[in-house]
Amino acid sequence: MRPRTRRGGGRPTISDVARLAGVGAITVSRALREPERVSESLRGQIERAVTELGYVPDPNARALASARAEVFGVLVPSLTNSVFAEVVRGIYDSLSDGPFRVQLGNTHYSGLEEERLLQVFLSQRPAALIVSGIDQTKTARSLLEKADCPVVQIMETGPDPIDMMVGFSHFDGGREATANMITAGYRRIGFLGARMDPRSQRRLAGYRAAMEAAGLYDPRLVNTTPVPSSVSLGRDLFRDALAKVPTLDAVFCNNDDLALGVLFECHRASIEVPQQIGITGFNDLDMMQVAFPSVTSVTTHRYEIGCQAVAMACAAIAGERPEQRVVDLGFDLKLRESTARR
Amino acid sequence: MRPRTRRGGGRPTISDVARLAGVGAITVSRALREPERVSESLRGQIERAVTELGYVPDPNARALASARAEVFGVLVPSLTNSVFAEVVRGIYDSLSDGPFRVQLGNTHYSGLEEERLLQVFLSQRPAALIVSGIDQTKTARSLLEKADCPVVQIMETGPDPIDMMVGFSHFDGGREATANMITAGYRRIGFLGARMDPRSQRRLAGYRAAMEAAGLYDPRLVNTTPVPSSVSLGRDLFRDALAKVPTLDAVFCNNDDLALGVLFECHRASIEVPQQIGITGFNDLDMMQVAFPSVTSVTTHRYEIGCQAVAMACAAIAGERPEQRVVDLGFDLKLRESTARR
DNA sequence: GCCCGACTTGGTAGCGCTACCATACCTGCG
DNA sequence: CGCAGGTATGGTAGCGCTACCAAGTCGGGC
Repeated sequence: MRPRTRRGGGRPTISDVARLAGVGAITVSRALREPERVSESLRGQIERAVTELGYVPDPNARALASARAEVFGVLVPSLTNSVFAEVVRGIYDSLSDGPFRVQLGNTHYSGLEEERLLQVFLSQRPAALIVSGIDQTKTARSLLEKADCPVVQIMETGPDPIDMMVGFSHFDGGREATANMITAGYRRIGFLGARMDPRSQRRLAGYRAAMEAAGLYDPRLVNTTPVPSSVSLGRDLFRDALAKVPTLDAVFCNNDDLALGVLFECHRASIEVPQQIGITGFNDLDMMQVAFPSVTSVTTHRYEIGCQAVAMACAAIAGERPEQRVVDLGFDLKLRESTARR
Repeated sequence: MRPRTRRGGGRPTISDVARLAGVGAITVSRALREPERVSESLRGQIERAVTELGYVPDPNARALASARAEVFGVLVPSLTNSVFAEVVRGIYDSLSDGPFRVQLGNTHYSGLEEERLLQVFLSQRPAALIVSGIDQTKTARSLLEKADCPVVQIMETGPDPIDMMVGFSHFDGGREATANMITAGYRRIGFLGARMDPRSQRRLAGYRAAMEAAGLYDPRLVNTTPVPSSVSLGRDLFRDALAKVPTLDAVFCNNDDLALGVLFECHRASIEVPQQIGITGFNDLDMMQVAFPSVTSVTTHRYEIGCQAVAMACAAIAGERPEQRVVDLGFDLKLRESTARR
């Protein structure tokens, strides 16, 4: 109950450190933020005082005084989708060394929720913003354009970035995955898609482009649903597709969960993979190469996207805006047993 | 470039609102935080002024002045492990309505990292802290005990909570899962464990208790590794286990990823499940009931743990400390084809 | 010897908000 | 009618830090 200060829990403040080190408060502040601007001797004294008192700067006071919080705002559409979980992990890992904290928001694939969260995040004056996708609402886009901090759009590349971009082309991924199955000899290739967010739509467009180029496109081959993706949904979509088009000889799945559902259903119904049905997934989760038969999938560099986004934002904060504002990290089509028809 | 204020980007402040509404700044502050303490007429005027100016309170100034940030600090050992991803989702969903933000930290299963993050989080004076597990280091535990905010330990229950707890007994889960396989007629039941964090250790202890009770325990049946879990690791551990103990007739896997790896390896090696090998997993991911054969697993109420942790913390913040400080949400053993030997 | 610029250090004045206390007004009681 | 006790509102003084500016020190060029 020592009445050292009126409020605050009696934690040491910057002036406690300054007093102990025998310097001005502002010099302590500088020593912590720009050590090279303080002479070596003072720096030593200050460091000693900081250690002795166990001083930890108050980020709230810092943010208020400098009108800038050391926070990266990150908006993703889902926390449990392992694709975004890995992006987020890349962001956290890249940021764990520096002074920046992460403020994560879950938009639930909703543009309105994204706008709301953006408002909340912006009220903190973040150091940078990382948002998923390139299909922001008009309002969200305008908020981001007015934000006086670097903005990185991730997961996709496209024309007209708000500020910076890191991702890859979902269209190309869908097209290559489909083209590979056509080359492998499949003809009645179905598309299975869940959620159908903008990225899924572009994979579908890539699928369609490849099918049309080969003269194989048939709208009855396309099976989509707005329902969130899951393994069980993959099974269900596959059953529906097969009922609708019994001559189906392959499926390109929107993502690996669906592909896994298809694989299990094939086992259950004694459908031979890849002889009777070819399967291609998207994202290349660890399990796809372990599955039996192993499943062809499109590897996406999710962790790296997170890292690269942070790197670009940090460069921009440091005043070195990278000349390349749009970075395409590409993808790798991994050919495996599930499309190796002989 | 209007020099309205020296710093801040010209956003409206609480005194702008107060001036427009013709009241004192403190009344605006009250109207926003404790509306019932302000007369209805003033409240209306203030609300109108807030809307007109598009006023959004500055959380940093608020935190500084009240020595309390509207932030829940959440520490989990992994962001990509789908178990924790779901807990985190529960936390976010429960918190999205209220004024609280979430500050998420990834400890990478390291006690030291947990201590470091705790320091960082504590420097913000969070409204509550949610930490994973019950095996905090001495230092971390002491930090948490001194923290002047509610603390919830999640994922496990145990004696001697720091403050509050929500979880279930991993020991019981491991024991029941194992006992079920014994009942089903399996005798040489192996244990496959990755990572072997404290929760895995307790599942192993449960396995051992069940095996010993049946006079079946043999240390050669236990296969563990500190390596993080993955589907491919499940395959590898299973191969090792089978090489070491060719009479193996079942495996209890630490988690579903490993179980899936075992299942795939059985397919590949033409080992019949459940006749030749029984398989039980842990956590009951969606895919386990879709797999062929479907895989017996222990359902854990991960999303609910997140929700319950938030509910308890909020109650404590509101001054209504729940009389029940330790909540056991239990688990459900789901019996499926993979252990249905006939 | 003097002035100029570079470098180091410090003082002052807030950042936008709320805790604390004071004040004004009202109600009901003796 | 006066006064305790409650309710609604406001003023003052910070919370802990940093932007801004001022001042002091030093070396080098003329």
